[in-house]
Amino acid sequence: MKKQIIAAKDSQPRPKRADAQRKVGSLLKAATEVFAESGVDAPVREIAERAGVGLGTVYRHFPQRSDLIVAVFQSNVDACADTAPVLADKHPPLKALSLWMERYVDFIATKRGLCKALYSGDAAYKALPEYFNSRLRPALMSLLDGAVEAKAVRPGTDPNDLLVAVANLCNAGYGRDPQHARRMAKLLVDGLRYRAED
Amino acid sequence: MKKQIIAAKDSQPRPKRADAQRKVGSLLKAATEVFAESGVDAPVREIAERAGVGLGTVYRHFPQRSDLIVAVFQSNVDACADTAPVLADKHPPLKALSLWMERYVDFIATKRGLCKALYSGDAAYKALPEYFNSRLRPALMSLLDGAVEAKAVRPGTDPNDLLVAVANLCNAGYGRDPQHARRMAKLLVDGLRYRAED
DNA sequence: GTATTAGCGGAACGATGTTCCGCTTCTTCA
DNA sequence: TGAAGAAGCGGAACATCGTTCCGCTAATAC
Repeated sequence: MKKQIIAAKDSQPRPKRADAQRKVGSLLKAATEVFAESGVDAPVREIAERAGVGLGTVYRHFPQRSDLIVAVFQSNVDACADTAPVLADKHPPLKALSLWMERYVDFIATKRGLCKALYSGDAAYKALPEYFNSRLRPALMSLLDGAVEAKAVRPGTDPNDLLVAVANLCNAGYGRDPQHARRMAKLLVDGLRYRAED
Repeated sequence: MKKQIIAAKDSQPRPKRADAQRKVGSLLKAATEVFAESGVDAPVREIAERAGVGLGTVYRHFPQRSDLIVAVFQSNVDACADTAPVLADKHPPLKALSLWMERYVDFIATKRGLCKALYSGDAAYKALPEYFNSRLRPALMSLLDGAVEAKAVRPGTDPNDLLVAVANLCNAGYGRDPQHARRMAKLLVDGLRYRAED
């Protein structure tokens, strides 16, 4: 017991129970879907129901509504960023870059309602843009580097420029053709191929 | 009666009852104060209470919460714009311009929470920026023209530039020194005096 | 002065975020 | 394996909003 007390000082709080981890998983999944369909203003109850979980469970894991939003955003950013190395392994550099851009477009498409929250000035969301950059920038950077090295794409492109540009493309045309952003993103990548050999 | 029917076709619905006009007045005043203190998310009940008015009365005059917000914004813009000719009458051109900028800074200061609403994409607020420009631009323009004519200020300044610049100054430093924006605005006006004679 | 009705106040409704607590079920340890 | 012990669960209950409704009040017209 003394051991426990001493150990407790710097040990993690304790691993979560297995079922709890599962519930958090379904919550994030359900919330991602609901936010994509109805925006971030969707009621917590709807998310709980879709996840097959009680309201109390939601608030146990995410004490505030905004905590859930933040967690969903981060987990989606992670999922998108983690795709990069996988694609890089399975495809030649240019193809990998192109496929990842599609993946990124899809990610942005599910985040429509979020800009509102981001611009709300709410302190809960202060860290999100930074997180977005810290994860997605390196992911895209590595794909760009690979493609440049393979002489498939011109050098000197700032990954942030691309990320921002595509995000703007997605948000510009509102209720329009959902394929529009995909085509425009592809056009950007094609643009990168110009003067690839210089 | 025939007369009435014919007249009804193009006559106004009918003048509002005197007490109703009074209530609308106190509602706008109360809402202006509450919005300035607590932001546009303040509950309708709080505004009704401060105005000494029932909830039903609020909704009779402003069927939706957003209607009240729009009305407050417009009436405040009007009040600010209407100050310009008054100041121009009572003071020399440069002094009038300077005083009006102070007035404008105070107006912006009470509108903190509103940017959130403006950027929310809610259709109810679509017309507000246009209204802002249509009233404030000419007001400032006339003051600028007066000062230019008196050789107190350099010519060629776009009133919109000034309006936007000051608005940004006010919103930049958040919980900071409330006098900061005033000082910066004064600095801008002083800047206008440079090369006034050219 | 009386009739008409615009306008008033606030109770009531429905939706939503959040809290609370008795019950369930996972984990641990003998 | 089985029985504490506690982490975790579910959903009723509460508080707060926006909004609706309706019986009553009082301003207006004649």
